[in-house]
Amino acid sequence: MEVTIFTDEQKQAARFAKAMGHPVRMYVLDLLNKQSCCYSGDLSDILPIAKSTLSQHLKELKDAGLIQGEIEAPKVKYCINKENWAKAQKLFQAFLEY
Amino acid sequence: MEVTIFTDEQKQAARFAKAMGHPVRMYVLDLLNKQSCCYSGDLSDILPIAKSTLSQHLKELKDAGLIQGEIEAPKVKYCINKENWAKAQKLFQAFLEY
DNA sequence: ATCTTTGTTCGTAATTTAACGAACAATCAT
DNA sequence: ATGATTGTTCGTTAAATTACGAACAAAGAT
Repeated sequence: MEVTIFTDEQKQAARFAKAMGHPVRMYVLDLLNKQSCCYSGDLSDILPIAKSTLSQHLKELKDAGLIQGEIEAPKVKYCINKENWAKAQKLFQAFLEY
Repeated sequence: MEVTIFTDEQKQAARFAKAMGHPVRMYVLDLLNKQSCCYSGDLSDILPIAKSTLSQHLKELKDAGLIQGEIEAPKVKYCINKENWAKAQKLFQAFLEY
């Protein structure tokens, strides 16, 4: 049972925002947004965190729907999830405009 | 000592995003964005949460710089922090565009 | 001076998040 | 068949988040 005072838009926007709410995840999104795709290993080389931690962050972005990963063995290529990215754009633009 | 791989923009955007990452806080921002200001009590009437919880959420939005509260005794009037809101707009627009 | 209204702060509990290293799985190269 | 590379999963720990009710503080009304 869910008390639903909030619109779907608010809930979805909050979900996206939460996923963006960490510097590492912002960094990843920023990078993917610029070059569309990258390998997990490239990120691991750059970012000063354990690879398991990075994997966790990537999972969160994936669970929120903002990115997607496809296996290019033995690597994994991560890309922006364009459909949901577009959704996020719409939500935030509507939200930020007044 | 801070390992600084992240740009100030990324850190600031993550900070804002984190503050937006909860339905209650999105709701509040949405409302304030539409009508510019409101009293804490009005929110308390609408939202199905304890007033202490609401107060906590408002504090987080305040700490992130997205809203500001001024005392109109015995009430408190909350408004969007326009300066920082503009900053958030810029950051997210730059981020969301490609 | 006392009571009421309004909102914050405090104390507490349950859950989630963030981080690490070790272990594991999958694939490619030798 | 063995070893190297790449990333995820597991187990664990510390810290932060979310939530509540009770207590408190400040101001206005009686």
